Formats: sequence, structure tokens, C-alpha cells
Amino acid sequence: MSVKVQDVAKAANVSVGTVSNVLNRPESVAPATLNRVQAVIKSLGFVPNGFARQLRSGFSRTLGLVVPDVSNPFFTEVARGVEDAASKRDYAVFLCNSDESSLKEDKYVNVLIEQQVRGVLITPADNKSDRLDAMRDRGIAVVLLDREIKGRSQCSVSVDDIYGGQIAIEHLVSLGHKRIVFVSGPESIPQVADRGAGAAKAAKAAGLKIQVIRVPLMNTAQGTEAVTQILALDQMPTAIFCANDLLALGVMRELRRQEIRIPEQVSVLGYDDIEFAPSALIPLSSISQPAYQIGVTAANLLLTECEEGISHEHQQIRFQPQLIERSSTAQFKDGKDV
Amino acid sequence: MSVKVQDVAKAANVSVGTVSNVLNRPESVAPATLNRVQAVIKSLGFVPNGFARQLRSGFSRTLGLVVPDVSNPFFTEVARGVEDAASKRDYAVFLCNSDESSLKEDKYVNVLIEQQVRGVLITPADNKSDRLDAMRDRGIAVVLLDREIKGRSQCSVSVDDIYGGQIAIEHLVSLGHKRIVFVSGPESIPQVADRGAGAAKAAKAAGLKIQVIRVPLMNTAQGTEAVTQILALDQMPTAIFCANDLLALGVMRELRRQEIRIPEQVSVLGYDDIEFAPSALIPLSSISQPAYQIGVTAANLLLTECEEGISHEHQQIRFQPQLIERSSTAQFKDGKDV
DNA sequence: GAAACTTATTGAAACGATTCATTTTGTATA
DNA sequence: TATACAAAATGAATCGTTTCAATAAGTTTC
Repeated sequence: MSVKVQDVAKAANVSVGTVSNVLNRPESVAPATLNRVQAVIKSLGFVPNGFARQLRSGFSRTLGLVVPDVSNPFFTEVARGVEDAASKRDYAVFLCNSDESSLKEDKYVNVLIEQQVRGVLITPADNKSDRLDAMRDRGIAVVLLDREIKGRSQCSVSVDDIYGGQIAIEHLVSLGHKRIVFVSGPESIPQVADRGAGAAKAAKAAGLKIQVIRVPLMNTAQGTEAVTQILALDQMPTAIFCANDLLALGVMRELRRQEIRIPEQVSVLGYDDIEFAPSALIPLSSISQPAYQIGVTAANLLLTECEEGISHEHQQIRFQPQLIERSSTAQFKDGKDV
Repeated sequence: MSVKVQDVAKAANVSVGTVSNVLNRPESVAPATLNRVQAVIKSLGFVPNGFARQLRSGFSRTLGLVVPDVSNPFFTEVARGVEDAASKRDYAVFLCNSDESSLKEDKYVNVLIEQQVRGVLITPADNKSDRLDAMRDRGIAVVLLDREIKGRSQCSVSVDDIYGGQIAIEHLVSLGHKRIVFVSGPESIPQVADRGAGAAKAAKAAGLKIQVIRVPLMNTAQGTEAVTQILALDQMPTAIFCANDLLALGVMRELRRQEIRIPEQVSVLGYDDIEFAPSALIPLSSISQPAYQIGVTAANLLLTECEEGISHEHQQIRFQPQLIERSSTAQFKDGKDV
């Protein structure tokens, strides 16, 4: 089949051990031998078999990245960051899409273990940590992405979602809005819960109460669905805060279909600041998270953990979200130009 | 360290060979033994070591997917299809992002070879085929994704972009448009060139000539850029056809900023029909491609090629694009309601 | 010139699965 | 009951590297 160390050793008249040294510890080989072996390697077109190498050495140069939704531009941006950082250090990345399902997540974790990835970046679908432990037990480093699990000693890179929810509502309040609806996803998703908690906190501080509309998935289709529910409320809100931009785009789309003007009649505020937020025809105000930077940071943290091994100190890195004001939110004018 | 076949064998009171059979040839194991071993596997949390398996069997269960832009929802949709199809057959997928750069592509192809992937799905950045040959020589199956290379015996899954360009212009013509601009990307990208060719063909048939605005990248930012160029033209067009939806979203955004109404003053037509097309506030008319289906088909084709080996007959599968009419294109009204 | 170090090279064992020729067990037939 | 045959289970050899203790060769030092 293909050429192996044996063949190289024979052709260069050295032992297999020396060939291996040329490959992995060139400084310990005499210059003359080094040159000779390297020449033979080149002339035979020898490429070491990665499996055999990794089987023996126990380590691969691959990482796993498990995200809850590849279709969400926020996560593709994170993935870009991870990939760029990893590839700078010569690591390849397996990208897996869990669709927020623990089942799919389990399956992918198994695949990653099988592939003997060196480390995994994961946004877990739930708070159970047995999957994480399974990897840890096998010596696979794990960094939590955009999620933290309290009471767990673990590296993580996240964003302060409570603060994000808070500045969202503060922004709307400062524009004079009093009737605010929060379009939220499943309470089981920590980010969603935190954004809601932050929103509630800010509302309380302003002496308001926000109404929550909960939808099962956080995509554009569910956004339009939410509007139907909003229209069925006793009183129409003057501002809608959505748990992510996909929901917000769906909300805006349906509002427009219903000929409700944004922001004149209703302000809409999103979360994530995805690439399409500024490109929506009414540019979407949103809470921005440094997606690419999150990816880069998490990947570097993971690789550092891999390389430091046992002496590693876990770190929790936390970014602050930021309000990006565009045209979809505006001062509340008391119904006069409706 | 971690649990291995040996441990499972001991715990289940069988030989390692039997454990291996349970894993790979369950039909050849007595039902009682099968159950017992499977129970032990589960209880010990055994996951086979992929390297060892692959070293012995000579084949990995991984595929590579190289796309030109992970941020483009069209490609994430394709990726989803690939992933779903692959995972049904117990293959894992490496997702790589070439950013339309031959350099990055080269780098990833090398990584994939090193990882000994079984096959690769790729949308090549250029028409050179040495990279493809390098993989082929190493026994890695290759299927071209959304691109064909003429004169090359090779599996591919693509879409008829010439036809797509054609129906796009036919649609605009049928709405009475006569001054049409085509916002195009780099001519070196075959899809772009084909869409342009189809557009030109349809225009010629209608006795028209389309003006082409060329931008270097196909994202939303370049869409806004294109509008600046359009506004500098002698005469404002009544319809704009964009080479992809990202450009179209950018175009629409800038048109709106310039207070040009869509579709009353200008119709805008996109290409790809990405998830956000219907969610744009003026829902975008677009040429739809079955992205998910393309991914599934390509992955299955690839896996079939892997399994058939030498006896394999290359297939070229080609999908037809389809016009999706939404609100961004409308009948041309001779300037009277501007 | 022998002893004490360095430095370079060697080659067998190990990594953890799969494979396959062989043995054991179970069942049907004469 | 003995024989033949199929089904199930076995376990040593194998895949292609790396590792590491052992050896060989070369260099100082006294």
C-alpha cells in the first residue's frame, strides 16, 4: 500500500527509531543522518499515518465544537472564531449541531470521544453534567461556550446575559415605554432565563412589569407566531424585546404584514446583533455580543488547558453585552400619530 | 485510562473477538450474548477508540466538507443536510471554511488528508484540480458541491445556475421591466458567471441588455456598496437582480436609506432563497435552490462512492432552481406613483 | 590508555482495536 | 448413540507508529 517508516528506514539504512526521531525530535539526530533520512522521506513521498501516530501518542490535533443551532448566524460567527484560532495552532475542528437536543448532543459527544478529540467546546443543551464528566474522565478538556454551570469547576466563556436583559429594558424604559412584552424561548435554556431575569430586574427598578410570551423554538417562524399571541393581549404593547434576533426578525415580519409600523407604533429590540440585524429593512436595534471574539477566546482557553494538563487552573471569562441602537426602537409617542 | 474492549470482554465473560463482533457484526452473535455484551458496554460507558479501529481496518468514518463561506445561510443549510445524511450512516463531518481562498483551501485539504477522511465534499475556490487529484491519489473519494468542472470525470451535485439566471430575468421582464441591473460577484466564481450568462441570455431573448455591477465579495456590505454605483448610473434601473441574497439584502438596506421604495420604484430579486429572505421586512423574491437536499444528496453520493470503491460510476446530479415570488418584485408602473 | 561521560542509534514492546483461522458448542440426521 | 454440520465464540496476529531502555560510538579527563 503506501510507504511507511519501515520502508524509509530500510532505504536510509537506519532503524525505525531513528526515522521516528527525525520526525519528532530532529535535534537529537546527527546532522548527516538527519539530512539523509529527510531526503529519503521526500523522495519516497512518505506521509506518516496519523492513526498509528495518534494511537501510540494518545493525542490528536482535533477539537470538537458542539453548538445548539448552526443556522443561527450568532453561532456561525462563534464557529468562525473557533476555527481561526484553532487553525492557527494547527488544530482541526469537528463542528456538530445539537439542535438543542440532549439526544443529538449525546450522540455527538460519543463521536467526539471516538475520534479522540483533544478538547471540546460545547454549549450544553441542559444542565446535566454527566456528558461533560464522561469526556473529562477520558482526559478530554472541556470549555463551556456561552453557558456556565454553577458549582462546577470548569473553564467557560460566556456573556453576562442578566446584564444584557437589563440594558435592553433600560433602553426601552429610557425611550418612555411602559407596556413591554418579552418574547422568550424555553426557560430551560440558561441564556434565555438570564435575559428574562435581567429584564425583570430592570423592569422592577422602573416600577414596571413585563409580560412574557414564551415560544418553544427561537427561530423566525416562532417570531411570527409570537405576534399572533401579542395581538390577542388585552392591550397592545408599545415595545417588544425578543430573546434573540431570529425571533425579532420574525416578529417584525409579522407586524409589518399586519400593517403595524415599526418603530412608530411598536419598538422592537433583538438580542445577538447578528449580521442580518443591520440589513433588515428596518435596521434592528439589538444587544450585541462579541461572537467572533467569544469563539477565539474559548478556543485559546481550550488549547491552553490541553497543553497545560494537570496544572491547569480553570478560568471563567465573561464578556459584557452592549446595546446597539438602530431604527427599530424609538421614543414612545403617546399614540398621536397612529 | 479509559475502558477498552479487553475490559468489556472480561466484564461480560466473553472474548475480545466477540465484543468486536457485537460492535461490527451483531448478526453473527447469539442474541443472549449480544444483549449481555451490549449491557456491559453501556454500563461501563465504553466507546471504541477510533484510531485503533481505523488503523486496523484502514478506513475512518469521517468526511470533510469544505465550503466557501460558513456565514452564508445557504451553505449552513447545505451543511445541515450533509451532516444529517452522514450521521445517519454513522459518519462524522469536519466542516471547513475556505473563504473562497485557494490558500485556505489548500491548508484544509492537507488537514483532511492527514485526518485520513474517507471522503470530501468540496466547493472548490478555483478550477484547478491538483488538490482534487492529490486526494484522489490517496484513495479519498471526492464529490463536488454546487460546482462542476467540465471535462473531469467526477461525482458532483450542482444546480443549473444558467437556468436560474434565465428565469430571474424572465420574471422581471414579465413584470414589464426594461432597465435591469445585475449585481454580480467575481467572475471567477462559476456560479456567479453562470447566473450572469443565463441572465444575459434571457435579456437577449427579450431584446434587452442588462447592465452589470461587479463587487469583489458577496456579502451584505458589498450590497450597499453596489447601490452607490447604481445611483451613479445615467439612468436609475427599475429592477435589480442580485447574484445572491446577501447582496440583495444589502442592496435593499441601502435603497431604503436613500428613501427609494421597494418595489414601487425598484424591484429587487435575490438568489438562494436563504432563511432570512422571507423575513426581510420587504420579503425578498428570490431564486430558490434546495440547499438541504443538495447536502443530503451529495453526502449520500459520496458515501456510496466510498463503499462501492473501484467499481463506482461517477454521477452528475443537477437540481433545477425555482422562482419564489414575494413582495420585493412587482409590476413596473411607468413612474406615475413615484 | 583506562575510566567516565556524552551523544547517536537501535529494536522490541506498546497503543487498542479488528480479523480470521481454529475450536467449541449445539442441533439435526441416520 | 454416533456422525455430520452449522452456529457461536475464541485468541493470537496484525495495523504503523512512538517510546524508551539498552547499546554503540565518540569525546573528555586524569
